[in-house]
Amino acid sequence: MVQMPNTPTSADVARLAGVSRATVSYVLNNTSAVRISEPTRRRVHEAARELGYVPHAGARSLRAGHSRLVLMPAPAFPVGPLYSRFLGELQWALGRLDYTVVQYGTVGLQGDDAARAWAELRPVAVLVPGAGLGPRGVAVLKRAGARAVVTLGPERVEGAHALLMDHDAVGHCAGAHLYARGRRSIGVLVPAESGLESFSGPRLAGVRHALRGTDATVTALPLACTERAAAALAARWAGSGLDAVFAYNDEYAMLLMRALQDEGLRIPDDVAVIGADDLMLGRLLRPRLSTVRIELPSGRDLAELVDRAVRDPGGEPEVRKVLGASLVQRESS
Amino acid sequence: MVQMPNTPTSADVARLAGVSRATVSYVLNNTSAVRISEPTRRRVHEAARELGYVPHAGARSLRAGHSRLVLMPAPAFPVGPLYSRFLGELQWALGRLDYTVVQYGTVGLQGDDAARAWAELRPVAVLVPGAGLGPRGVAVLKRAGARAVVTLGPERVEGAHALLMDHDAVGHCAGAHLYARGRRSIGVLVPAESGLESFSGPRLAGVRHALRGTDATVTALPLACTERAAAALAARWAGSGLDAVFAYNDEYAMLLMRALQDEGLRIPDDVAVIGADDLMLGRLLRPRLSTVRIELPSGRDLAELVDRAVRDPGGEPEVRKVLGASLVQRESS
DNA sequence: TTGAAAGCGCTACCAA
DNA sequence: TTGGTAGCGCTTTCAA
Repeated sequence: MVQMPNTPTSADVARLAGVSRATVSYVLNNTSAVRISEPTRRRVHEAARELGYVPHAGARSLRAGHSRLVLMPAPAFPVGPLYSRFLGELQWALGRLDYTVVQYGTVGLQGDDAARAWAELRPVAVLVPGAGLGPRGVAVLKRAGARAVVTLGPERVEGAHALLMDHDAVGHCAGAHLYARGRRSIGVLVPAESGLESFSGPRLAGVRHALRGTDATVTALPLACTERAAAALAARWAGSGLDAVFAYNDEYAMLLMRALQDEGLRIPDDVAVIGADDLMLGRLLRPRLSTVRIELPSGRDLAELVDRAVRDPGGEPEVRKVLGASLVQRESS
Repeated sequence: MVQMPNTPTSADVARLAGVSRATVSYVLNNTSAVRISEPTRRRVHEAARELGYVPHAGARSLRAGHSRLVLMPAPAFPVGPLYSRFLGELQWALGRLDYTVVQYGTVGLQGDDAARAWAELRPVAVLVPGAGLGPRGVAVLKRAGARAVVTLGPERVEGAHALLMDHDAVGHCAGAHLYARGRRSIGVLVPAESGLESFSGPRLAGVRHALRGTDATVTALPLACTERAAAALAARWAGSGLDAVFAYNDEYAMLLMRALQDEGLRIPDDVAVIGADDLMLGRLLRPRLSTVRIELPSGRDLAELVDRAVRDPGGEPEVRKVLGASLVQRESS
């Protein structure tokens, strides 16, 4: 293939259409303040199409002093169907509001370094799931022109809007349920894999919280996501005296449940098991897996929050609790 | 919080450090062509830090005529651990080569429109998984300065490098296996959900391909990812005469296997079941699920391909088959 | 060793 | 209704 000539600019379009660059800009942006005659509009569109002209987002945002870019760090771990749906909805809703959503491939970047890297793109808004962004990071982003910084995480950050995802509530829900079912010696599965601490920690704390002041005990059980690790944990189970377990999520629950069954333990008679996230697979297990269903905010709501914040950058940061947790009891507890 | 003053520019840094903008640029970019005295360097760094200066990526790429941005469309569906790991590896490897990886939130954009939207960001390289990018889209991107366009999909696209992911091979592997196990009436589960056609189609075709010229029959079985749909399919099973099924992946396999078992069918005696993707859950089922393991290319290799292509934009497009499929036989087939 | 200045592509103000 | 043009932040060539 022949190497293409230079990238066409609006000047090229203007030349081909026989008009000025200003006119091209007016036409292509549908500027309402100026009225361009229909024939001229046609000529400009024609020329743009013929040249395959695509505007340069960087140049535009340089001139305008701001962009329509909404930046999110890309999650570093495999993300479940729940969060995936939320993300899709959010992107769709922001797209409708004429924002461009981009997930930044955060590789080894941490804290303020990450914030600086994001700031180079001069996003108009930044959405940060999880912990990891501090007040200084927020300040960096704001100074770089971000008109809205929103965290989706366990706690609010100075200067940023916050959608509080209180995973504590998930653990609390599970703990209270197991207690109500008469269990008193409760294990909590905590993934040994790193990257999930900001979810697993609060979930564990939630169980502790639910059982504080009762006669029940809570034991943290680190577990790697492998059969071997699960089998080893199950082999130690008899001596542990635990009569119930809250797994980090349904997948870990399935892993452990299988290992316990292979060890000859009956569920729920010997051990009650409950997961979280209400994945399809829980309904396919036997016994059917009890779980904590989690409700994320609607992507549309979050998109509107972002838009509002962008339009009114001076406003007070909104802080909202958005994570619902409800029990789905099936057969395993 | 007080509204921050304007975003600091390199001119602000220069002013504070008492030097020219040129010097600031030299220092902050470690330009080797010019030597700046140590005290000056220190003053510049100091000033930049004090102001919280972050360079403007758009302005830089405008001036330079190119960026270090690698763009990928964000997948629209929940992505498995396999692909997720691949993605992480790729981002890490590209990061090491000093590229910035960004996933573009493709919402409702299709084909050439999507390509144009991506082109606005003037990425130096574009990686497109799946089908959906045509030769015209490739041309748009190249004219907008993309020095490498790489597709990861079923077939090559004119003008772009191609990593051929031949999902045909997955189906072929499963079909051949089931035939070898003596099965002659083979169903193939095809997700009813849209967005997966570019994977499910070739997988089905692969089974057909493996059994062409034999006495075996192949039947496509559309299935929505719900218990009800699976139960309905299982209820019809006895009359169908099918003695084996290749599910789209392990999750669909689990869904159907459970429904078949609930219907009283024995696995593998009455029906052999095989999945794909070798997910953890397959090993936890009883009987243990046979599966087709898929090997994706290493992220590092792909990163190197991208880097090579960027450095030598004139080179012939590379076309490489990268999808390995191998059988993992367990108990369900 | 440092500074002055041009110019990347684009939009918006002002003039015609 | 259209055109001329300044200037957004940055790098790099040329001069000092």
